[in-house]
Amino acid sequence: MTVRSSTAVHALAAALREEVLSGRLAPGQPLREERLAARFEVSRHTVRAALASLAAERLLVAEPYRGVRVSDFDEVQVRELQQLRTALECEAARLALDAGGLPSSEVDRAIDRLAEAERRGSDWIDVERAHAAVHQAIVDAAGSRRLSDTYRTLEGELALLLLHTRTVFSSRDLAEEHRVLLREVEALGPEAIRSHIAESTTELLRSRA
Amino acid sequence: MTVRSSTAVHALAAALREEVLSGRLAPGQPLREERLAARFEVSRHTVRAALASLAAERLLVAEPYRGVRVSDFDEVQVRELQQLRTALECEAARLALDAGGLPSSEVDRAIDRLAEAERRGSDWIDVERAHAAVHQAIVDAAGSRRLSDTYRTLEGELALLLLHTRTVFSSRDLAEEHRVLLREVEALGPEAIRSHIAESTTELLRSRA
DNA sequence: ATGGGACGGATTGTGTAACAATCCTCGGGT
DNA sequence: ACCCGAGGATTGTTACACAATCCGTCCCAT
Repeated sequence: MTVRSSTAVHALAAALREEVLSGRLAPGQPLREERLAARFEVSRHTVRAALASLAAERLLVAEPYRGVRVSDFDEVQVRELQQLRTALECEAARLALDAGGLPSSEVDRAIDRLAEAERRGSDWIDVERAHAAVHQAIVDAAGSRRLSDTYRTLEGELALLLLHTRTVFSSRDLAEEHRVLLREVEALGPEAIRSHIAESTTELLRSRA
Repeated sequence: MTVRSSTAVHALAAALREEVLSGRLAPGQPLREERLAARFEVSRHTVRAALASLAAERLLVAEPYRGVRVSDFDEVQVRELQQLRTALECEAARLALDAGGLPSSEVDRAIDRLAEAERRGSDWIDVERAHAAVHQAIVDAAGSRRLSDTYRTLEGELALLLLHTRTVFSSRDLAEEHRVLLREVEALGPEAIRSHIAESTTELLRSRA
């Protein structure tokens, strides 16, 4: 499944994004330009452009003259990332509710897929992907392209974070949890999402070295 | 006041950002790589890197093989930008309130500066800058670097938008309005911000071609 | 006149090679 | 043990070249 793209930079960025989000690279690990240029058979300029775009997504961090590395997250950064997610998802839920788009939306379907992923005991990485899709679906229900795009990159960051956090949400019924969450949002308003994310934040922080 | 910076790309990006936010360039106007390279005496690669970073901030839009132009905003984009602002600022206000940081914060000082800018009948662009600083101060009160950074780039976008919108918030007492807003937030909660921004959205959209 | 194409200049995308600037490591000297 | 300098490794930047794409224009056939 080669990534077709209009430009080499875009294609390389996509390939590197996939690689980073596959977990094959440890947080803090440097990405060397020459090596990547040789491996993907592109010029260093192309590599640099792709790396810069991934750094803009915060999957990588770049320091002048010191190269780019896979992002690592300390506790403060995790908290602030979750605060951002909360901001966007709550607002999105509110907009979706106002437009009456939450009930009949894709969210239920996403939750069903999450349930199936859990039932067939998939790779926890697949379960997590389905979990992320549920939250993305909630945001998408707001009908704002901008909110969706912004939230998607946050989910990417979160995925990277989870990749390198041992045993996070195992031994739970995520699907049922989110069905409840959805009902609460419909009944009590978007604030239900705040506590949902806050819970995941404390769990996330607990299960870290 | 030359911009000193560790790298040429960073310096050029800063210079171009200032230029875009000065209003000297019309929305939709293309930025040609050769011209910029010649004018700033840097290579085209450096120009491209700087343009890419401004595009990531959404001050410019880039299309493959078609160049980058100064961003223009249609009604939908304005709405969605304001939705994002609402999300961040409401969440920030909530966090600031929880931490008790809103009352004794820098926000009052920012409002004072806004009052002074209005009193001495400054350039409306200066007034708007002071106005933006008030909202930034509210977000900063949350104490989240990430929220502040993200909000700052949104304010940049908004500044560009306002630059090319005639006569927006003139003939009003913005400072007093925001003192009231602050009291409402403290008394009634962060939701007061939502209506504040919503109001500005409708005004903004009304005063556009 | 009018709706395609075909042509050609302008602009962007990418590569190669080189060098400057900075970082980093590893010794040697005190 | 600590400072420091030398040298290699890596990034930042440049110049030049060429391919890929876009865009306006002109010509032609209907």
